[in-house]
Amino acid sequence: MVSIKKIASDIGVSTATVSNALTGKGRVSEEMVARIQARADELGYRPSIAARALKTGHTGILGLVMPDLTNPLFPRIAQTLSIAADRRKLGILIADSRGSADEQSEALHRLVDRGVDGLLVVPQKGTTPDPMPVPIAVINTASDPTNSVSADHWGGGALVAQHIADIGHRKVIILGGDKVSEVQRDRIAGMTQTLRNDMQASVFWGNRGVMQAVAEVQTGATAIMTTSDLIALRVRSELIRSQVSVPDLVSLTGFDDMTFASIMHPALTTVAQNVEEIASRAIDIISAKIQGAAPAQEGETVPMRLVVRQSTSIPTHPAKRRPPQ
Amino acid sequence: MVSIKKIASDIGVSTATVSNALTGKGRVSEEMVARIQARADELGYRPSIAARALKTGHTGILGLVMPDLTNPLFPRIAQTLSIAADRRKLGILIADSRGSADEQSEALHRLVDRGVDGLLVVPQKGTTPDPMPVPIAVINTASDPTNSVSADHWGGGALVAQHIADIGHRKVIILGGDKVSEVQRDRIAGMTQTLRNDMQASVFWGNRGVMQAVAEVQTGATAIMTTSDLIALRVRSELIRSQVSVPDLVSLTGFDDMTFASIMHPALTTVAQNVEEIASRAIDIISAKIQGAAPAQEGETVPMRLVVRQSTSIPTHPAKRRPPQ
DNA sequence: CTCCCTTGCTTGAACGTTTAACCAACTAAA
DNA sequence: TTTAGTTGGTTAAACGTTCAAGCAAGGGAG
Repeated sequence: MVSIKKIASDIGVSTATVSNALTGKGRVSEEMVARIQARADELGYRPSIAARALKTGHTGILGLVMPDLTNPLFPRIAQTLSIAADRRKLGILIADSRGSADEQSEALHRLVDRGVDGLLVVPQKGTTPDPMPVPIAVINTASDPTNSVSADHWGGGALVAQHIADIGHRKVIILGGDKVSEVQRDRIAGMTQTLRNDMQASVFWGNRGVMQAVAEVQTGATAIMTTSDLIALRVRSELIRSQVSVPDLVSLTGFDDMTFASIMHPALTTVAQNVEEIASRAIDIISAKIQGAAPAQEGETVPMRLVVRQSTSIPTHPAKRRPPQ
Repeated sequence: MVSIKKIASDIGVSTATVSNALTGKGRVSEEMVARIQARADELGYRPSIAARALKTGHTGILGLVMPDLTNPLFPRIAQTLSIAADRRKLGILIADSRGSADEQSEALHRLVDRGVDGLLVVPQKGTTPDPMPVPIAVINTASDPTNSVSADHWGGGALVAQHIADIGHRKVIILGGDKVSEVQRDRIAGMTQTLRNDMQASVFWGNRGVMQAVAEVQTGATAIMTTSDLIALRVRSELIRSQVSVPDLVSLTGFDDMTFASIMHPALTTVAQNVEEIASRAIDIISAKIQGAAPAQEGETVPMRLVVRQSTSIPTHPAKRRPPQ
């Protein structure tokens, strides 16, 4: 292992000078910097992170805790986060909260023990991570007061609802997965508050809700808006089973634009998160906090984007059609 | 920050004794160990990973590199790996190789620079990670000579093929995603080598292959075996478009048992990896290598499991049925 | 009583950085 | 010519551990 000492003795200067030259901190002549750089490159010098961490107290590592790593959105978040972190020369240590609030808290502490400089957390539904000895950035949803950055889930809900209203649906069904999730509640709030006054909406939840929604189609509902592509796919399967065609008889929407959304048939109209932007802001925020600065735009939200595909259309089927009032 | 020094001076012993007591290494009396432990707990002492790393040269951190973090399998691997690592008091630092072999190599080096003790890598299709200064465990497939542990992809292919043969199909289509992938080649090899002599099989690849496969159904093929659930879903969509019903007219199989496989309609017959077992073995292997031991069962493979659902059935449709010869 | 072994602890150096404090030499201003 | 400021370095301590080596005290064997 080649250390700063080796370079120093090679060139005949002190280790302090080498350190200064390499980090660009103290006062070192241009020429000396060049010589030191050259020798460092030659020797393939890599600074010891451990030594630096010991001295400075910073490891350059961020901890990432997600509610459940099997969440289909996780890969994209992890990837973009990892790329964004990389640009800032930060590493990402992962931990899984295994679905429980207790485990979430333990995971956070494990990361802190490992010396992370800051924490990124997508909280377990319905929980708020307890205070930590290092800065923390929360990725959740606007209605969470601890939220640092997130997609505008409310706005996303509004987008689909507007789309559904615009193309002429008047009786709709809204289908959520879990009432405990603030994200899903916000999405649904966005939907309901955007529907026109002359529209009629029923909200259902969970697995039972899927059945209720499909049944409701018989009573004249022409659109089903769900809070997740996964739920939409489940509904789609039920509809096939009941011989209800999409979008002819009923329009269907999802949320999050997962991989299969564009592949399934009909391709699913959904709402996409700008994951890159969220990740990049999360990193900005946590970096600022680590440096003791007040993070710009903390708590702000990133717009979602409506992706219209084939699963939604004008309600045309004669039997089901309800003339605009 | 409470250090070993604080405990030492509190109790009135040397730091060495505290260190020995806490790590259980040197010679310390039972009683003293107890007193030190007690005081440490009281103060909420956490050893400085950085200091330890600096001194010992080990960080207790593993690097994980995946070809593309958006790979739908990633979450499960990451999760189980993270849990398994945790049990061994190891951390996991992630890096994304962004789809290219160069980036993969860079990612590996970044991790090494961060001082990881070992590397876990799921290699980019068709690449072999170049030699690294730390131990490395490769998760790929049996036919890769550098493979440390993986699912038995060949066996998985054999399982589906056997299933398809058993229920009476005689003319089948095999559909792969990318010829470059050893994993997919092994899966397909498992399929083709397991088919009976009196069976007829055509192999197609990629997006074009999907169309070819669907067209081939017209010529009498009664089953389509794919190397991925994602491909299967794509095929399913094409089949709906062509009004070919599954499984009545044609049986369909996937690979990997992704989330949507059980949700889509009809629920997909597929082959599942024992991700937990693979992760746990990977950690065993890399730990052994780090400790300089010869890892037991390196290179061995973990059996896959056939999950039969509704997308496969006896070839019954009159028009398409071909009597067993 | 001496010799040696074991037990239980201490000493001190080392890991590779960073950083505050210091200093010599030179330059520019007064 | 003194004084003050700047430039380009050096010295030495410190971060929190670990670990080899050392040492005092006690015990058992001879």
